[in-house]
Amino acid sequence: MAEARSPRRKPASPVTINEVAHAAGVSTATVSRVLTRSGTVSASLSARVTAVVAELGYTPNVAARSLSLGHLGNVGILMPSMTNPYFYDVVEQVGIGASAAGFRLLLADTGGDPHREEQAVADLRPQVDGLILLSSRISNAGLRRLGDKGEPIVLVNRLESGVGLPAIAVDNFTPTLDLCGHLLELGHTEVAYLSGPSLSWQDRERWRAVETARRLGLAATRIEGDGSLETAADAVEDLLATGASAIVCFNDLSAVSVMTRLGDLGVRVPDDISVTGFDDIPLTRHVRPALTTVRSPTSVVGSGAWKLLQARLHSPETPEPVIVTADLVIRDSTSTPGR
Amino acid sequence: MAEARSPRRKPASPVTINEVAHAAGVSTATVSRVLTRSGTVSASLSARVTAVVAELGYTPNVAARSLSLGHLGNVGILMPSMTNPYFYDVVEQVGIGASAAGFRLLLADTGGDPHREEQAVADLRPQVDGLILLSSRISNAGLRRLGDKGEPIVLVNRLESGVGLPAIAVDNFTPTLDLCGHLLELGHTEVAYLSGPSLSWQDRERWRAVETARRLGLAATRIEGDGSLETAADAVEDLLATGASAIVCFNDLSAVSVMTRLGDLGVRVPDDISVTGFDDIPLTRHVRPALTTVRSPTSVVGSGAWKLLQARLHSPETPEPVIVTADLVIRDSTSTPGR
DNA sequence: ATGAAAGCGCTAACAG
DNA sequence: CTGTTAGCGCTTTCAT
Repeated sequence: MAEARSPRRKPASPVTINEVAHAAGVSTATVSRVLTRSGTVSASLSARVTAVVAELGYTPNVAARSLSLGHLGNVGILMPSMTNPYFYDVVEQVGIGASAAGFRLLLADTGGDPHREEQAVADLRPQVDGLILLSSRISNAGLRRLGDKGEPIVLVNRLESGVGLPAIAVDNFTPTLDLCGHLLELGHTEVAYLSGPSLSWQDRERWRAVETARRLGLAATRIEGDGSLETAADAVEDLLATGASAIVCFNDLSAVSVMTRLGDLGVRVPDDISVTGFDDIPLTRHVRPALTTVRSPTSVVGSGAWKLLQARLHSPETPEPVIVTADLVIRDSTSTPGR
Repeated sequence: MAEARSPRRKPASPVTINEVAHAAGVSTATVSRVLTRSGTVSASLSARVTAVVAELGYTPNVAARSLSLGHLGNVGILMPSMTNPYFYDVVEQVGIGASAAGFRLLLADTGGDPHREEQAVADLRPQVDGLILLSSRISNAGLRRLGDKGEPIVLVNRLESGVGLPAIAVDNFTPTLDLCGHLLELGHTEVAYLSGPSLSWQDRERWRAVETARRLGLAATRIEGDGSLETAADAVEDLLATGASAIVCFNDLSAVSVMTRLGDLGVRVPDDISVTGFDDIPLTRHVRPALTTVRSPTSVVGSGAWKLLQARLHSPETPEPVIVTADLVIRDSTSTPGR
């Protein structure tokens, strides 16, 4: 038996399980048992321990606990933008499920940049037991690599076959097609699509739907955007130049900005031109005209994502992707073409 | 020497420092040294270790590392609302400072509820080395309790003397007074103040400024709000009923909503009534009329908060509160009273 | 029902 | 410059 050396580090106040055990006159095993309510402890001892814990203000050291347990008890969520209310709604739902299961949430913002996102995955991976990627922009190959390594990662709003990662996504195609149908019924024959970020799967799906609507008689021109207020405002001239009688915007934020700029230019919505959004953020109801858009079921997506991750944490299986439906919300920014 | 028992847990793939050491034919100490670039290691060994690490895809176990180091390497940030762009800007700045110092960020949303916030502090405390509270709604007593325990917590946008916690805040009083001065110059003599959340220190400060402006000749009526789009819209009738010629809103979001509702009611801004906001979020430039508001120096606040926390992590001293100035931004939502 | 003690994986004295 | 080894604080087997 080696002699105990002098301590390496300064005492650093926090109470340890040892001190609790000592003060309560029991072993650390007993303390641990009452704290984790595992094993069996007599009522009397249990009470004594509980009292001492409270008195000393003992809090288990998470690092020690994690090391012993072999898992961290936290999950990470990566998203393109933290300020987007849309993402936040799903985060909130995931949080509810996670905390009920005793997990904490680590959030990170990738700015929608694939490189930063891959970096973030690498950085965060060691800190968490599992990861949820919202609207991931990572390349297909990168995703497959993650899937092959069997990483406990679930994809939200990104469907990619053969990637080996559990996924849940809202069907963007159908409601966008519905939106086009709505425009067609109104009498529109030409629309301009203001795109979202180029790497976004949702943008691809929405554009695919708009293009598909061609067969129904709706001609479409695509103008590049990125879903932000700024870019949307700057794109208005180009949008107008297409001669379209309706503008289908990637999301609500773009649509709001487009409407404002249109107003500056003296173009009336929906009399002169119709405008649509996507997401149904609260703001859509507080602008005039109120925005015709698509309501995404964020809470369903969030809780579904958590279920998938939880399942993944327990088994290496990759279930079939879950598809969630979204509905068209018709408000006042669309009407018959009046130009 | 006790005999090794059979392993308690299933192998759980991750590579350990032991395997790396073994594969590289060195001791774990050497591996640790090259990985943490501490101590000195010959170039040849260093290269070998680095190669093996890459080959095996070794990632240090954070729990073990934290346990040994005695700190977690992460800081938590609590805020009333995660979707508020204003908060996010400061979070981003803190993140920059933190990650440069090797710390990760844990974020949590308290919904602006003091109870939830205290709960979150307790929950998060064991997971982090330090905590930053944005616009904390915790009671004075609760704050003092935290300060007395010497918790490494810094307050942002909440000044409370004698609480024993480092703090940084933007001066809300002066720019709000400037705003009132601007309104006075324009010829207004009566304003209605649409308040923010009742527990908000910033709301208290802004209202205090508006009240102070009485001495300058500006009568003020306070209408309760909470800073949200919804509540703001609902408060418009009351706001109008005050007979004021200008509405000073707690924040930009409220102001935008107020303007929209005013429009619905046929009241023109700024011709019939002036409206002001606070924060200068991007949206203020994408509504019409563009909003007169106050620009808060979020990045200064964020980096300052990180500096304070870092200092606190190294010494128990509580420095003087840091006050940051914010500037008035005059745009198109204010003009001479025209009623 | 309870205690003793062996790790969990890593870092940093300490000895060479 | 490098290896040995003692913990960090907690959980859990194993023995009682």
